[in-house]
Amino acid sequence: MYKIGEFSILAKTTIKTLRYYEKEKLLMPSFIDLNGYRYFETNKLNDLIKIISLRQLGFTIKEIQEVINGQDIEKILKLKKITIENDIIDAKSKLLQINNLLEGKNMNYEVVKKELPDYTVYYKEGIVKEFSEIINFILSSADDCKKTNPNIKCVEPDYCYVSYLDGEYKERDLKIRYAQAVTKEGISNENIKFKKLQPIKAICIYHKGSYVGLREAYNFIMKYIEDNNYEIAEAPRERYIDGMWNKKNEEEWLTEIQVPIK
Amino acid sequence: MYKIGEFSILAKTTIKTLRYYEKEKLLMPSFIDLNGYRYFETNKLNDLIKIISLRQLGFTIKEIQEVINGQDIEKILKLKKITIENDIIDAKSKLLQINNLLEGKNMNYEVVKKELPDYTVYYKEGIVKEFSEIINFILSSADDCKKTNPNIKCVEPDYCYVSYLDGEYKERDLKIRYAQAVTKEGISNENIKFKKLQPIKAICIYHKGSYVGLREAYNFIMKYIEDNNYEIAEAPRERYIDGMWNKKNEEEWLTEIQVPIK
DNA sequence: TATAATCTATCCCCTAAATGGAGAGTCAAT
DNA sequence: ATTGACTCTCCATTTAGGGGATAGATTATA
Repeated sequence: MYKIGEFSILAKTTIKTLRYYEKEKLLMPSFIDLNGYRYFETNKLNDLIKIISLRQLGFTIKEIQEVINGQDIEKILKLKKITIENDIIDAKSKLLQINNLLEGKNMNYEVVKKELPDYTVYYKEGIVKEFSEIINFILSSADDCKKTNPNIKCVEPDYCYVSYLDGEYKERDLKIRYAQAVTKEGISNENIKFKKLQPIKAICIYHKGSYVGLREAYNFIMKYIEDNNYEIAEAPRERYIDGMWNKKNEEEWLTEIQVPIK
Repeated sequence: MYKIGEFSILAKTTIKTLRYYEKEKLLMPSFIDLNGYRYFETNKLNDLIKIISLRQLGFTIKEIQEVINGQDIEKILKLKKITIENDIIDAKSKLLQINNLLEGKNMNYEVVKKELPDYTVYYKEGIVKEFSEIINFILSSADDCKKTNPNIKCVEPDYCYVSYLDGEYKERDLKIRYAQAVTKEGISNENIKFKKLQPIKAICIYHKGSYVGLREAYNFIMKYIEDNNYEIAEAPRERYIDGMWNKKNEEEWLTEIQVPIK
């Protein structure tokens, strides 16, 4: 039986940490005397090593509690393996980006002014939990449309976009509208509506690469709009042309931003 | 000039984050009106992109403040590159360790009981800021000893150790004692003292690998001592035989733990 | 013009995994 | 009995924001 200070030396773990692990029910002292002094037996050293190993592998306290409470450790280790592998991928892409910065490479955008025709579109509005759920939202819109319009046809070339309806940028519970241009008006239902868009001009750029780079694209286009004294007419439209659904490599993703102007 | 919500959409950054960056003096609004409403001009989008890029590379707010205050960005990027490279190395060693755990590999220690003779040692006590400073402490002890004992000779084979004098485990400001066995007693000075150690028995094991594994070694040796009903006589001695000073690869580091017993 | 809906503001609390310190009680040695 | 070392509990602090309450401002609609 060792007092906490002695045990702390053997365990190479601070007293503070030992008390914290007790509070979190990870490692209870073998015995606590009348004055509240903690005492540890050597077998606790063994338990502590497990905890520390797992912590060093990046497990959280909660995860370790689960391991202690008899969850399948092999499964948990394999999951952690995957997250670490992802961390490595992330780190490598960071290195790439630093090298780009060091070499002074910059995104280069080409701005085009387009006349958007008076498309007839069906559109659906709703809330998605995360950005990545937008794909499902789009697919569900198409299904919703088919319900009352089994023979609906999209225009050629295809035109569809997403716009964001919240009064601010959000990363969860996003209110969005998905609009898809079709050859002629159909029958609305509870989920989708039809409408004829006004013909309008828009300043457009294509952005190649992952979505975190979209900010730069917005920066570029907003500066362009300002420099040329255009006035924004409506919410920007984002067209996801290539994305995770057809290209594995983020660097090949292609998005168009269209900012309608007066 | 955009109100915060509009700007938040263009910047793909939440309002909370914008307000937080203002508080941290990373990105000030272009203008604040009488009612406290913030307004941003498009050029702020450009500043924000820089901040967000750096955040995504793992920079802290403070580091970004430094970049903004005109520190050499190239130098900072290169430093960050090194830390990311280290992160990758760490992650890889974690993967290795997970694989070891999955394959059920375990450390195997061989315990030896040694008779430690009545060495004559010089020793120095002091406080080091971090563990890694111990090497310097050892080198300085040797220098200190040479001051009053220019011709001092160490025993063959060499015997020296470090013991920890704090009443608990610490990771900073460690109070340590370094002792080096010599052929005969010399002249003490303000930094070093001489003394003759009592001959004593000790339970010893060698630990191969990085120092985080030392806990396991302690676990093993303490259990051994308990199982065999030995009684600890003094603070354990750590002998750093191979370490970062002569082996690059952590897995080749060699440390001996000696626990003196009655 | 009045009202309702949206937007914005500030303020306070919460996170994970400890760390640092204050103030008080306990233990061992002199 | 006193001193110094050790331990206790309780509270604050750290990062980079997120959640929510409440109040005031702005905008759209009736």
